[in-house]
Amino acid sequence: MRGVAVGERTPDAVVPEVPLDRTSPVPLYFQVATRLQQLIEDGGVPVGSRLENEVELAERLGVSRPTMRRAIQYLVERGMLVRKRGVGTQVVHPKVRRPVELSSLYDDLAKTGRDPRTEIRLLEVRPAPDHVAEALGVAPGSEITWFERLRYASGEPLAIMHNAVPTDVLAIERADLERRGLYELLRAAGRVPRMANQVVGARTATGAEARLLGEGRGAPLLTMTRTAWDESGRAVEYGSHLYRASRYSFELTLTI
Amino acid sequence: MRGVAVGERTPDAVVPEVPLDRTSPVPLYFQVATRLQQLIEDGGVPVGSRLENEVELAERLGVSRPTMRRAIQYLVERGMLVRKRGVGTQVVHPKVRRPVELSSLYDDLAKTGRDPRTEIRLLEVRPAPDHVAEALGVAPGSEITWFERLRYASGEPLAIMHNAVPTDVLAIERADLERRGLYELLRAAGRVPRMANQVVGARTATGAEARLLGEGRGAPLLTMTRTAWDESGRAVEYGSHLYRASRYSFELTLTI
DNA sequence: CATGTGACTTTGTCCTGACAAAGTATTGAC
DNA sequence: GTCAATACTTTGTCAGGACAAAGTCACATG
Repeated sequence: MRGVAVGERTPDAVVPEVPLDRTSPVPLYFQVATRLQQLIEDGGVPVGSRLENEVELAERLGVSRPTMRRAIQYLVERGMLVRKRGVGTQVVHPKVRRPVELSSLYDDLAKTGRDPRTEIRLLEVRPAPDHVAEALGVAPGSEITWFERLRYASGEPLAIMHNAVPTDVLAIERADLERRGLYELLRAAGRVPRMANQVVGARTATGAEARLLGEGRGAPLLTMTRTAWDESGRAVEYGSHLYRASRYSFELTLTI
Repeated sequence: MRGVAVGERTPDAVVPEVPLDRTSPVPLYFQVATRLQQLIEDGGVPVGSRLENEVELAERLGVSRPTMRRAIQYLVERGMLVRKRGVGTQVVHPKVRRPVELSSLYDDLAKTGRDPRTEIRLLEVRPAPDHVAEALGVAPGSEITWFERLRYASGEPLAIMHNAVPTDVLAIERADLERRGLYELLRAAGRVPRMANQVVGARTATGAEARLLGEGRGAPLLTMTRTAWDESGRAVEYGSHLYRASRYSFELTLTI
């Protein structure tokens, strides 16, 4: 027979105590959140189960209620937990559903082991054309680096990419661009893209485009134009890209 | 000559006092955030300006520092403000860049005054095909409502839409679907979509599709398949849609 | 048996107070 | 003048307490 504490609903899952390091520079709420996330991903706290109430949880883990709330909130925002007033906190997903990654094609391909390769067909410093200047929010005629790349994956052509980067944001070197993706270069320079506006459409390929991509004339292409900003709100990149629809599609997870 | 208070950096923008209603059910932090957002959008607090420090701001608006912080944090998450420890809080965007709206095509068209109309070409209750069951995360053969719609905007055909909704999530009536968008129906039933996974691609139209959409054979089409979940993590909708690329593109704003 | 009323649980909001960490500006030594 | 040490400003983290609001459940009442 198992004793049941009076005056409290029994939770489905008990979170084991968490070793906290108060001397660490990592904030307490983050230590708690990370540990909780691990437990959920490893199945220690099963999907669908209800957690203890936050007051008790805070007490047992040895943190204040605001800190415990902040840790839980963090996982709620990432889609792992759901809370309801008067009810409790429940696990709804074993894994984090990321809102959308702001990553470059190169990173994505490299991560999935598809051996990205880049052919730089053009690279020049020039005044920004009007539509580019407008997209970047800079004065017309401002100096930008303009380049065109042909991106291969697994040895096959995949995309034609046109980009503009303001010269005062980053000086682009041909050699760097051949080895690494644009976003990696931006990140390395401390101009981390944080926000982006994308328009995704489709059209059929012209003869020249089809030839470059190894498709037939009139083949369907995915088009994507994007402006990206860093955390201080400064535009760091404008891109206008063409993808072979037969070999590429965009996947995105989004939350309200 | 203008006096400068000693012991504090002068801000670029002064937030006027905000009328607060402490009897309202609307939380204080939200009242403050909403008002601040208005001020930024209307230009009362210019883009690029630095706000007063949060301690002073809280004092002057008559709320506690945590409440003020929460209001500011809300706008930081929406991409309007940027904060740096030791520096301050700065306005970076005049308008809210919503992460991405989780709205239906119908809502979007109605909002922009493009007179959406829907022709229901099929509606039946049937067991879920395997790929649909998998996308929804339900048992194969579970009962769903399956329907095909042709969507018009401004009198022109725009999209062919196929959808599946589990019958225990919502009973779909033909009449409702003709007058209102699917997402509006879901919301009205309390099954608010909160998270979605979308895959966007492109292909050329078959003869039948081209005929329905008023395009030529081989015209480029945007394809989109989506699964949407409500806040409790339950799948509420699966959709597989075809858009005329000549008349439609996806725009999305995303943050890391 | 249905039903609504009230006790109770649980999360949401709000407050005060304190110290730490990161940046900026000033000052002083060389 | 240059550079390092120092003072100061500003946001970040953490604690503890109090009350409100929403949901659940048992129980009394019709």
